[in-house]
Amino acid sequence: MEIKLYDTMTRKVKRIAPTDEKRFRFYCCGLTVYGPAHIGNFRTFTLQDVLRRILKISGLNPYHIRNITDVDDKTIRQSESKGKSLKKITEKWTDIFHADCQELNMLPPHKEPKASEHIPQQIKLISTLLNKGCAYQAKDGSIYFKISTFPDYGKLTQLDRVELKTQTDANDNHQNLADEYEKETVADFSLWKARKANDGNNYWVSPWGEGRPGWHLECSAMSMEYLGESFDLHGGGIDLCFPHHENEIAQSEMATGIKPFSKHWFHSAHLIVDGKKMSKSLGNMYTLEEIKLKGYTAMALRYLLISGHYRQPLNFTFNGIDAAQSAINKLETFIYEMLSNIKMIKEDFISLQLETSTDDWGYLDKAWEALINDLNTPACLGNIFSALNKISSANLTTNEITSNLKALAHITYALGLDPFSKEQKTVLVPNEIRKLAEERWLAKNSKDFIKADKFRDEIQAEGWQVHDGKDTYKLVPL
RNA sequence: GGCGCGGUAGCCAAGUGGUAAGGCCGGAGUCUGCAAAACUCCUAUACGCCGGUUCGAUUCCGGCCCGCGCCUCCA
Repeated sequence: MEIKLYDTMTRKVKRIAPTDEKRFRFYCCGLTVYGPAHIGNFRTFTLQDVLRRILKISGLNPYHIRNITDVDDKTIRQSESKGKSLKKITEKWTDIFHADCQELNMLPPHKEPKASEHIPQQIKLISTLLNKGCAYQAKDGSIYFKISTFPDYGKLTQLDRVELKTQTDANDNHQNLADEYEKETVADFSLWKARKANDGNNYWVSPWGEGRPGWHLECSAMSMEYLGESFDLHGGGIDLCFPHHENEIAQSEMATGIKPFSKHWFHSAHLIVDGKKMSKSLGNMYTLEEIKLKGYTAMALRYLLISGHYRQPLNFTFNGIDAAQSAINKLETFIYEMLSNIKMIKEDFISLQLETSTDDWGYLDKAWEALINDLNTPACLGNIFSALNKISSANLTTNEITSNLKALAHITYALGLDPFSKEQKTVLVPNEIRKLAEERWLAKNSKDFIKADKFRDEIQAEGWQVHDGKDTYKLVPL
């Protein structure tokens, strides 16, 4: 069983496998905690989560590190403007992030290092780079990486002309920019930022004076700390290719002398909203909370996020999440029915999901093949529904149903789709709606249908629908 | 300008050198106080345009049109 995945560096679909045969070590650039994560962040993290789940099912023993960036301009600015400590601010957003991740059924990384807790490692890395002559201190005390010392600079994004560009630009308007930051050339990036007045008390002491590490450095320092100087895969959003990952490669490979820093680069394309890039000014940066307030489940969002191929931009629309909600509902209902047909319960399914390896995919074979072939989640979903159609039309024995159910358990585990999300209270029903629904239910049970229908109309006017069951009812958004 | 991506039915989205998965929507039926939900069935002559290669291209090559991303700290 081979897992194949596109590698940004070589621009080819390559087989991925652990170097040391023991575990597959991978690092993902995580969130900067200065606000709630948006659904675009979650697209990237969800795809990484699916990759991890596939690795696990394949027996490749994934070891997943994802950092938290809790020291940077934005977090410090917020801390200063709110008059709260950096720690307090970043912990608040980190907690919210964790809660969101859990609702989206994402496995927590094995380690989730914070930049602020790895300052010594970063300082050490800077020392190494200074000793090797590929970094320098500017007049203001900041330390910069000198990209001209790294001939491979730009190899990930194939920006061979970066250095050339900076040299030519030095003669025109960018010269000023370089001067402003006291860099030798514009493309040099900071490893250490000297303390400034508006940093408040957010600084650390280093051999080069007070200050704080630059953004790119933390990922190099922390990935090396937990995964070693060279590891199996590095992931992140497509926007991180340049300059973040180029810079990571430069500083890491120069510091250790070991190539490659990462054997494989995994980048996911962006989520766009209504055909436009998400941005605060357009007001189209949705959070999970906002999606839930509109009546969708976290699972519907997860489904939507994996319903397009990771190397393709995905356009988020409410039309799309409607479709996702319907599809995930259908899948959940199917599994529920299948379970009751063979007198199994939810817990049985969950224990099937936890048996992580299988060689019998039944009708789900194509769904699995799609996943291990460059993480083709949309093809996987299509093949799941094809399989469901086959299962329901074929005359299967109990044994056959059981084995297909087992395969379904594995494939839903791989995608991280929790088939019992309906039972969770992931849909936030406003209290006034719940109250109306209660009253309607009472009226209906006392056969006062006129009154009951009136309540139903009111509920519908508020954007909710009542689904009557035998003994109870459900509220779903229109 | 540099690097890169895409244009498949009303919407979303796979895929293949030999006439195209799946989901949503839509329609009909079953069920039910009525609805909805659920279930069953049905439905679409969809591959941006123009050339080329080929017995045959949506799939390969070239050109064009349109849309989009990155190019210094944004997943």
